[in-house]
Amino acid sequence: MDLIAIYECLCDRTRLRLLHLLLDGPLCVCHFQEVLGAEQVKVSKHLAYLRRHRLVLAERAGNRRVYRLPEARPAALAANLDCLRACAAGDPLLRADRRRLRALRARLGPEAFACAAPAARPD
Amino acid sequence: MDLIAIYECLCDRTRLRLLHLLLDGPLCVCHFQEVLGAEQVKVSKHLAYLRRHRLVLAERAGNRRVYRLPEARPAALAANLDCLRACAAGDPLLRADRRRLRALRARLGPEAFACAAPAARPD
DNA sequence: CTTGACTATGCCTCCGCGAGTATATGTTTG
DNA sequence: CAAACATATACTCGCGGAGGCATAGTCAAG
Repeated sequence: MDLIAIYECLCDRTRLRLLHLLLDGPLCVCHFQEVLGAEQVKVSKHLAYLRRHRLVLAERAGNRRVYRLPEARPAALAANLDCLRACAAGDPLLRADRRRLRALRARLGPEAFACAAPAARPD
Repeated sequence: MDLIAIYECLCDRTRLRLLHLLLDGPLCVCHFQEVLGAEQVKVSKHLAYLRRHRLVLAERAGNRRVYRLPEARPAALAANLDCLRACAAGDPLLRADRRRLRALRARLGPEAFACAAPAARPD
């Protein structure tokens, strides 16, 4: 994987936030919307950008589309995601995103995120 | 330091090559020109960009201007530079740059790069 | 001061991206 | 089928960056 493609994805704040949240596990668009406080179109377009650059994978789950980081990651991507995880600790916005995501998980319960597993989705 | 500023600097191939070479020590514009095989104006403008974003420092040394990475680096910058160093091993272009830099150092001798130290510069 | 070497900057054009609006596609439910 | 929901895409606008060319600043040597 080309390093430039990775950095192009990381150099926009919205995409940086999306990728950071994905470090915690797969998510669908509506979850991103709520955590970021952003419009649906903005989230969707940036996710499409990340998909074009092969930094995320998408998969349908009922009505929704679930985005995840690829399981098999090229070395450069793995290294930069690790680096991002470390840097996120010092970034107030990313920390706040993480807190909101945890709150969302707690509020919805773990089964709401079972979209990660293609099996059952009670919602 | 803002993560976005770092990634904005890294997401252009020329700047990535410049920063990668700087990991090996301070350099002046003419050295970058020779290693990259790029025009002076291109090198200078990208170095100015990096300077504006505080990723490099510049200092006059006689006729030349010597660029270097800051000694005191914010955590995010240090982490990403380490990550870049690791990723460079898997990037053919960056590896080639590094080879050319080593060849240049060998050809010019270590004193040609003493511009790093503000003391004497025989040239 | 003049010349020459090294470097920086201003102007121009082109292109890609980010944002916003509206609309389309796809899915579930009834 | 229709209706509601979730997501994606097309279109436009505006901005900033990248490259190229010409020029200007800066220093050392004579």
